[in-house]
Amino acid sequence: MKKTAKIPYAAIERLALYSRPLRVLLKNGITVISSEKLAEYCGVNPAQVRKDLAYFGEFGVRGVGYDVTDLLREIKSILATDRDWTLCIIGMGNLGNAIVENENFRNMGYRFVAAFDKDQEKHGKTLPCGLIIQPVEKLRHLVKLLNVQIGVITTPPDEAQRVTDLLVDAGVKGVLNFSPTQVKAPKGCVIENVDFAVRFENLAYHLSKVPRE
Amino acid sequence: MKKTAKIPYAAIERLALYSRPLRVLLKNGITVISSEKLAEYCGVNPAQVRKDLAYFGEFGVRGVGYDVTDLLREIKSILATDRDWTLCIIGMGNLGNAIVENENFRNMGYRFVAAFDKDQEKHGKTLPCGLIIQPVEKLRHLVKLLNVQIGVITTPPDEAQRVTDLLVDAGVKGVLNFSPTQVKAPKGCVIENVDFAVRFENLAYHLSKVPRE
DNA sequence: CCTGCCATGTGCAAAAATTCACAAAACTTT
DNA sequence: AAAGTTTTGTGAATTTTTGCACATGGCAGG
Repeated sequence: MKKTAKIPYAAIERLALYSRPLRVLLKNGITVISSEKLAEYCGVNPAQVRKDLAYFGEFGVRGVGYDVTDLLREIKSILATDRDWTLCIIGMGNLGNAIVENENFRNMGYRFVAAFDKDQEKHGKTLPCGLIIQPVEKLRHLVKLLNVQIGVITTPPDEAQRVTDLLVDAGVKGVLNFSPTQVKAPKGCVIENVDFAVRFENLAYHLSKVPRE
Repeated sequence: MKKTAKIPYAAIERLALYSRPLRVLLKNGITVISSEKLAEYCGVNPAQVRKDLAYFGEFGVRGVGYDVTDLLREIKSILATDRDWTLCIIGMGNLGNAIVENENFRNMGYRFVAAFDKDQEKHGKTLPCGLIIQPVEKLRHLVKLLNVQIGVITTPPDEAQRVTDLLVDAGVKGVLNFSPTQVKAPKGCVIENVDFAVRFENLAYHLSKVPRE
């Protein structure tokens, strides 16, 4: 294993990608996989798979491949999804609801322990997942009380920075921002901006390049 | 303007990013912006902004900066978001609903003209946006009839590839896949895989690297 | 009309990421 | 136990992307 090689940012994202087919293979009882096959499933180069994994250790067996169970465990451990995280969410519109109710995230160990909204109408309402929508004024108190580690922002864009500041002030260490603005935070707080309208725009761009029939 | 320089994939995504503050500036009556300011808003390097824009033309005025209105129009034109796109969506769970109802997407010219689900219970239900949920069996027919250009997949992962094949077969030219699997399509169809659980995993990774207090 | 100023556009250098190509290692077969 | 096969792990080459640094060109003020 390499000493302290710099790890490309994209390598982390790919690690998450690799874990998807591994889960399926595991369910189907396949016990071993080669970098070539795994690369094929994920649409990347086999050497890339090996190099990405090599940043973190030697997980394979030469001449054989990777043990599916082991590799999945290792990737989970690297991505820190082998443990539970406590999250809160701010902005209970359609997207907020979709995220907080998402089965998949729950299974990955992301536990939403509080939901906030600005709208008084919504306060006190119980969500299907059992959480009760709280006023944003209670954010600071509840974040500290419930030991929230990550804040998820699903508010309109003009609220996003203010909410981020609230979260940082309350001591949250990570923010996932789904609104179409880049929010900023002092270091000590990790920000992940997710703006997925960008992906629509990307697709539109590529489609407009293709000769229309 | 450069002849046919290869355009970095990431440049397209940044173009979309640049458009966000431009919209705000426009609303606030700011008419001119420098690459330095715009870069600051987006958390990138000023030279990067200029270079990204230069791939597509000369939009600025030396010594002055970029006209906000013009630049926004140019970016929209490049990203092909100055026109309407017709989309359909498959999988009307929470996420599907959130996307189809999203105000923001509607304003950007993404028109959902059909919504599908496998679940018989849901067939015939009217969504808030006015669409009626259709059985997947009608996909091929409706896609052709309504001239759908883009298919959006919000089904569980084990359905995603099958739905993609249906879409391709029906003649759709672009697919936006929100399920946590990489789907594939023959060329002639542009695929954009959006798996945003990856972003949670990314955040978890970076948080686990930070010294916990 | 000329001079000074300022931010763009871009050639080029540096950095980063990806891919190649092969030696190293483990398992299988003889 | 040796030879053969297969697939990993990785140094080196290649490709791609980013950032610097400055010439270029337009505007403003005199």
